[in-house]
Amino acid sequence: MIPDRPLEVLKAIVGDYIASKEPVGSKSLVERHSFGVSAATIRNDMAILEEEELIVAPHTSSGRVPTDKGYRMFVDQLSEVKPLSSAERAAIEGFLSKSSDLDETLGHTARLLSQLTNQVALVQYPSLGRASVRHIEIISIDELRLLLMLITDSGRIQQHVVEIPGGYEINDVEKLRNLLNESIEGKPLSEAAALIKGVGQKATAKIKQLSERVLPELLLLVDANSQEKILLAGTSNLARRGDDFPGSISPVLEAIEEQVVLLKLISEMQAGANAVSLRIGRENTVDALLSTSVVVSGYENQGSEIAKVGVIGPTRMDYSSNISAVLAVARYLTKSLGGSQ
Amino acid sequence: MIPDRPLEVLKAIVGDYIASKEPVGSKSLVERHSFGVSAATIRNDMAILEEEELIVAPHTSSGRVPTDKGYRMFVDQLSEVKPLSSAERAAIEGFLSKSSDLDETLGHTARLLSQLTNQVALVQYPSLGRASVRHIEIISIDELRLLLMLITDSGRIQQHVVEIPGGYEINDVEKLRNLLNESIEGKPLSEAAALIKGVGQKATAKIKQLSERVLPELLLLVDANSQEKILLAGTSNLARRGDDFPGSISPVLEAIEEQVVLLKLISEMQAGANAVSLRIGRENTVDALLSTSVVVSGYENQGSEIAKVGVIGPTRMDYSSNISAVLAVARYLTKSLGGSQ
DNA sequence: TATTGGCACTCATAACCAATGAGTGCTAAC
DNA sequence: GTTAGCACTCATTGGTTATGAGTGCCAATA
Repeated sequence: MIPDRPLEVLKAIVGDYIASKEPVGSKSLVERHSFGVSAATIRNDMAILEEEELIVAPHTSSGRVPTDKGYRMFVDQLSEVKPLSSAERAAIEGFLSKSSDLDETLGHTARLLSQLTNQVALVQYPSLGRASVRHIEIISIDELRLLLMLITDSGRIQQHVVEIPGGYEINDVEKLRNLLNESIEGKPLSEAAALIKGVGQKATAKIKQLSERVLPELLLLVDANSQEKILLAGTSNLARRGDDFPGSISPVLEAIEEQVVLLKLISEMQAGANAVSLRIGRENTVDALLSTSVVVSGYENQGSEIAKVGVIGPTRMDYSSNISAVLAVARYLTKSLGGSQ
Repeated sequence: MIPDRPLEVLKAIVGDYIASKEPVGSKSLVERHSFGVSAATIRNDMAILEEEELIVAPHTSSGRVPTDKGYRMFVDQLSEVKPLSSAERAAIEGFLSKSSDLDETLGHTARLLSQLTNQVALVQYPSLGRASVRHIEIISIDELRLLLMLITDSGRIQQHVVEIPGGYEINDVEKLRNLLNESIEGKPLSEAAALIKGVGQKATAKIKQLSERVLPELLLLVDANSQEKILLAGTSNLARRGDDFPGSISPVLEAIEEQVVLLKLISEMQAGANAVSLRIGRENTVDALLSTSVVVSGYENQGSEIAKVGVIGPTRMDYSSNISAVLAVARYLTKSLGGSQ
């Protein structure tokens, strides 16, 4: 077990390093903090920390820098949660109370979080999970085209324009819509595909032609709905922190623009509502993100489904602030989406 | 008037500089191109070009670099349009033939264009312009909430969830919807606001309460629809070209993430379908974009409205390729959206 | 008149060197 | 367990010096 003072030293090192960007040495450490011991003693403590691989010296003889393991220790055991300033609270409340549509709300959230943390913010759309179909709508656009809509009870709305080469009769459309809603409304998305095919069987000759055009597109919609989706905001914040990355930022930017990569990453992170999950540096399975940290929390939509919201930035980030910002935003998001809690 | 050979020299300088990133000198110029004259002669030509401010020497005695004016001369008079490779053509056709919904199409277009050019791609949503209301839909989501939809004939679909605190009767909703569509369907968006207010007057006592909740939200939708919107893709391409920017890229990234700035910029650029408009370096009115060039072309939606599509990158970009890529994508976009031509 | 070879000159870049100093590890004393 | 002292390391800084690509200009040439 590591004794107390060395841990305090680690905490100080992390704090100073985040603030100054410079490797921190024993002397400047005793100057800025009042440990009540001399620099030499601190050096001994630092030797212990180095032994434990919590810090490293970038060059044989210069100050120390926290390792990923060091950051991990810091967030897990040493950092206290920094309460948000009242201005920040106000910003969150003000921002999120405005919107009511899911798209809007999530968009606002992403931008808000990126401004709050000065990092890149990410917001995952509620996944289908236990979502079910609330309503299917078919709207006439013009003589040859229909607008197909699929609304889930998670509030997600998916639409697609489908062309009916030979035109259609409005009565048939109505019939088809009723048929669809009768058998699918309220059913879980996971069963929707089968049910849609069922409607195809039942379709009378009259609406056969129409349904043959519409149903496949509807299946695509269901499919698209089950696809995960992530919203990003504040990409330029990453560029501003460019020097925090070893080579160049561009691979990092590429990685986070690649939805699939990000989705995989956050899907591995377990985070319920009111809880936060971190990946620090090499803990990330994605190569390009080795020098970034990801902070996510879960939010609830309609009291059931959980999706994630968080930030991504250099390992050398202000964990306390970011964690509390992510937590707070997730909490407000849950509230504004009518989740439990 | 500038004689011919110097112009050829300018062309060579632009070409070499784009390829090598290095200021280009008289000697390497005669080595790589066959002008049939000596380096000294080229130097004389370069003196003329410098006189005309088409090129500058970054340092008293090193190779020359094209000025913004030089690039302008290059694209206006010297560069021939580079035809797309068949692979690129195939990519465009394949990509765009897949989608049919406006959102999807534009999203694909942006990603496609950014991959084709290795620059940041931007796609402007068709503005309202002469757009008119195709349909207004009100859909019941649950006991307390309605989904409001506004569909314009530009294919743009706007939706918003509105809460009805006291609940509603489905009949009233139907009545209101019919009332709205009767008076507004087919009318230009610019008149929609007035017409909606008119419906508010006509509303019978029965649906008064409902319409008082719904109509204001509908007005907001009309308003939001008239708001311009831009889609971006491939932001990381800018980061990869980081060294092409004097200070840091981050102000550039910030500027292009700021929709308002971009909108203002491209609104100043006149570009019909089949035509391209460029802003090179200082020609941009935005400070942060002084060292970037913007290439846009117009595309037509439904044969009438025009919006813009293009790329933005460092002034040191491959203008020929980018111009032809933008033109081609704009053309296919027009085609796939059922524009004229 | 346009072109060319020649030449002195400029200046960014790289290479090398010494000085500086923050920081270390170790040891012996407290 | 703590501390002072000391020798040592090594990144950073600044200065000096080549190196060389590139220039402008001029007198000679075609």
